[in-house]
Amino acid sequence: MGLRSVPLPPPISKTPHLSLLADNCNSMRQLKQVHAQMIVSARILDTFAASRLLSFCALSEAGDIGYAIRIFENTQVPNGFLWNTLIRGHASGSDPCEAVLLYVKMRRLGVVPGKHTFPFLLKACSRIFSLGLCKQVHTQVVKSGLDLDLHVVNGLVRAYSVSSSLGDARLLFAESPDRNLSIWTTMICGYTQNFCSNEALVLFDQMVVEGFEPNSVTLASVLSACAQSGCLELGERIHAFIKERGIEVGVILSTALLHMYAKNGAISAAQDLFDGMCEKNVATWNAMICGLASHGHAEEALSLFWKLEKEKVVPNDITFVGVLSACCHAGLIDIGHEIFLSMKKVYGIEPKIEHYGCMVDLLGKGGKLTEAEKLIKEMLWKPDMVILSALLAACNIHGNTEVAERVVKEIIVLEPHNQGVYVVLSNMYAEAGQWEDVLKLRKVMKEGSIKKTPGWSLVDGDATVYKYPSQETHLADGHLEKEK
DNA sequence: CTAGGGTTAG
Repeated sequence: MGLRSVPLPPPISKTPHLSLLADNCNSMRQLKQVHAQMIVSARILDTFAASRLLSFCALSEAGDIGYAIRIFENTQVPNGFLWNTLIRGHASGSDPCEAVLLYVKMRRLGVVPGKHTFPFLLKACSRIFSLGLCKQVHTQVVKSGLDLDLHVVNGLVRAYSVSSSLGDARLLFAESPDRNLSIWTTMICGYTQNFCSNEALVLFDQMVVEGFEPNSVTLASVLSACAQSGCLELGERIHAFIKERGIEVGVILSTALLHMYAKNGAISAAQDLFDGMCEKNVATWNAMICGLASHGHAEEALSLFWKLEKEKVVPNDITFVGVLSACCHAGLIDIGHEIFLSMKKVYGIEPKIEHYGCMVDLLGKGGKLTEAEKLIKEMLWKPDMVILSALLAACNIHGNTEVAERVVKEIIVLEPHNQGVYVVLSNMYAEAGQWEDVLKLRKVMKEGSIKKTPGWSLVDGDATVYKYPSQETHLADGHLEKEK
């Protein structure tokens, strides 16, 4: 016994696949050991060996992009593969702009981009949302003569789509000589994500006519379009198709199905799916909570939220849109307010304008109009029409003309031709018996840029006929006489 | 010698 029974590691020189050891690493700790051995054995000078190390650091979940950069910088003459891998790592990392900078650097050094370079670079573009950048990269693609490569075209279609340039995306799609399922899916998804669900569905129809069989990725996107445009029937047909073909339903596809049912008001179908799902993510919970909230099941939406907390699922900003709107529906002012405050305090989520919108609606409906106003002032953004309209509606319910005046002024700044709000205010004055204000407002309206717009009319000199949107105003003849 | 695409919640 003794030292002899301890298996010795093979001598480094006799390790034939040292470089491949990097591919089997599970942690940076292991990788650094392989790296050390490579340095000792001088294998690190071999670009292929270095590439295996770099791939792990730049691409793996357990990797470290900073370490990847250091390996890269220590490589004498990085080849195309190393450049591409580092660009790829940055493209899906926290700062996709770095991928673009790296590409620029690569070109300056005279390295020619290959067919693997652009898909990664375009992935970065699709996370940067700059149409200008897309166009520049597109130019580079054409110059490189890679504009027929399907991976590259797919990347371009995707990048243009997310840069809200569906026209450019569609053009490339149309010109693509032989389209594959991925490109069809990218284009359909582009329409869906830009809220053009009809175009998405028409395209899907064409795809099927041309003989392509959709897979789970395509179907998830199509179901999202069904949810947007209220196509319950098509959604159900797709569900049947999935069962018939035995397509595997992972968490994404089943969430898409659930969402389609929930959005279309088929709450029990959605609930059944939800209960039967073995794997759920935040999107799944969100789809269910928001579906319940928007179809009058506020209490159930809330109890689902408490359950989510218990299951240690981490809610995100979308979860809170659903929960807060549930509180709004149910008139749960205090609970809603508490949840709103917990967003930042407990979950570290900065409320967005939608959340403030829910809160203004909630406080307003509860008659806490000054608090609602105060909340708007605390926001980082200028209030939009959604928020101001909610507040004005709340003022109307509670007959608060003082706050309403301020709101109307803000709305007129945003929408100078929105005369309808004057009518609302005028009605409120009349309801409150503030006849002098009614007359003052009439003057403002006459002097202002009154345009006849559909839905309401003001006949000059005759203020008795206001209709907006369909309700007779409270301006009775009696008050008009005061003007004389 | 190595590698790549498209998907869910608002």
